Amino acid sequence: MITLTEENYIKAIYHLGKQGSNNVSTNAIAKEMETKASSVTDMVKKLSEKGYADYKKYQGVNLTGKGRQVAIGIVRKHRLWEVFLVEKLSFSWDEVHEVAEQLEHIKSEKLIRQLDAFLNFPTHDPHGDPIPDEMGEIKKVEKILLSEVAIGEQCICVGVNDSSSEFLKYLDNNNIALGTAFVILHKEPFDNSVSIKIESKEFIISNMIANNLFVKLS
Amino acid sequence: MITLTEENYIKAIYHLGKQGSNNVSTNAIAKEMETKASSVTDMVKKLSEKGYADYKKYQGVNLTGKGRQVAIGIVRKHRLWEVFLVEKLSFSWDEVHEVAEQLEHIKSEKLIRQLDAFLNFPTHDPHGDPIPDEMGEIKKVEKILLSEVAIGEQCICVGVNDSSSEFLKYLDNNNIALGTAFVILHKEPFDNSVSIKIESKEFIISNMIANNLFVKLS
DNA sequence: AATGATTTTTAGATTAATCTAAAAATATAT
DNA sequence: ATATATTTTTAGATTAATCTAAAAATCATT
Repeated sequence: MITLTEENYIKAIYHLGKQGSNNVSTNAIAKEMETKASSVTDMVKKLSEKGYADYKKYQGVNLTGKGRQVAIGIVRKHRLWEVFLVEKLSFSWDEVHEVAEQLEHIKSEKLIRQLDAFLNFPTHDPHGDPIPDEMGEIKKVEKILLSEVAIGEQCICVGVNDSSSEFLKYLDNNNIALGTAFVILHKEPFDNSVSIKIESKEFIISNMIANNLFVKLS
Repeated sequence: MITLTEENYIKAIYHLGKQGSNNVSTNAIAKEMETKASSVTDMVKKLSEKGYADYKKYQGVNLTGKGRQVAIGIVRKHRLWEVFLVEKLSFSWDEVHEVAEQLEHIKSEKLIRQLDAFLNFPTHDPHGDPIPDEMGEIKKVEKILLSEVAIGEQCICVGVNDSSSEFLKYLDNNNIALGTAFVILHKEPFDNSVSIKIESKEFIISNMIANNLFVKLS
């Protein structure tokens, strides 16, 4: 049996492991999990004993195949529930995370299979992140940061790098959503802000925002 | 904060308290929770300290108003999720309990409010049990056991006393569901079995079954 | 390569929920 | 009503997950 806490550590290691491709450090996990490093050491030892992670003292951890499978299962559930909350229960994209964090731990294969079908096999969650399929396959979304798009290019918003409620609400207030089309007019070297056009209206977007919006060229 | 375990004990006390109207005994809770009596003693002390239950040594427990409110909240969530599973995800009535036992602990007022609306404010779960409303009000279902109906009476199945998967599957196999209409033809004193007619076909129903089927006269 | 800073681990405690075994209280039955 | 049986509680341990404080290992810098 896998405990809820173990699942959360595995998920944290998975997400941290995607960023840098190195081993995940004890401190990084502690920060993500809001626990102390000593608690992390204990837990990664346990995950290692149970076959979910590879761990050598002072060297950080990595998920094993078995661990990655668990992680992807949780991510799949999380993102399917997010779709459910937005599409069926009228949640906004900044409200879903907290509830999905709970729902992702519900254990029932049939539940997820049926939910997936009920939602018509969605491929992306409300923030544009891909939903792993039943086999754990994840379609990579081709996306670049808005801050990296060249002047004159046209692009469409396909995801967010920061899914905090604050950032998402900011986007709502500025009428930016998944699918919104931009043209890049100008990039200000001084503060790295970006001038864009949305439906013939011009906006200036700070570097901080541009660094957290994923787009694809169109 | 209320823990998951506390919620489960509160729910157990609530359900046991509805049957006999006396205090709920330590052993009864232990049986329901599949724990030992000593664990129950510890927990009811804690529930009492936290204001969820009234407890005096050797005298059993009762929920306080606060405890009953928690219990009814859990029951509401459990039954709404059961409706969701059956109506939206094609679960059968014998499959829902296990999953609803997990879903009932998800904490989000908005989730339940929206789920309720999405399901069109159902009043009964798939087993015929009433769903408490947002204020905790429970419409009492008027129902009697099939074994108590007089010969010659006509009645309609409105609930089950035993919602074990085995019993529900038995009913499925015998084409008995909520809404099924019966006429009582004969009651056999020897084994307390009941002869009934469903849509002009006659059946003999054992006492054990008749004692677990709720009907209303029609 | 030595020293200082940082990270990680270990050692020992704590809390929640459970258990077993023994003691205490209550219930039952002759 | 007294002895026996049952129920309940207490006492003391155990496991999972956490913590603090100290020790050990690794990293970084000159």
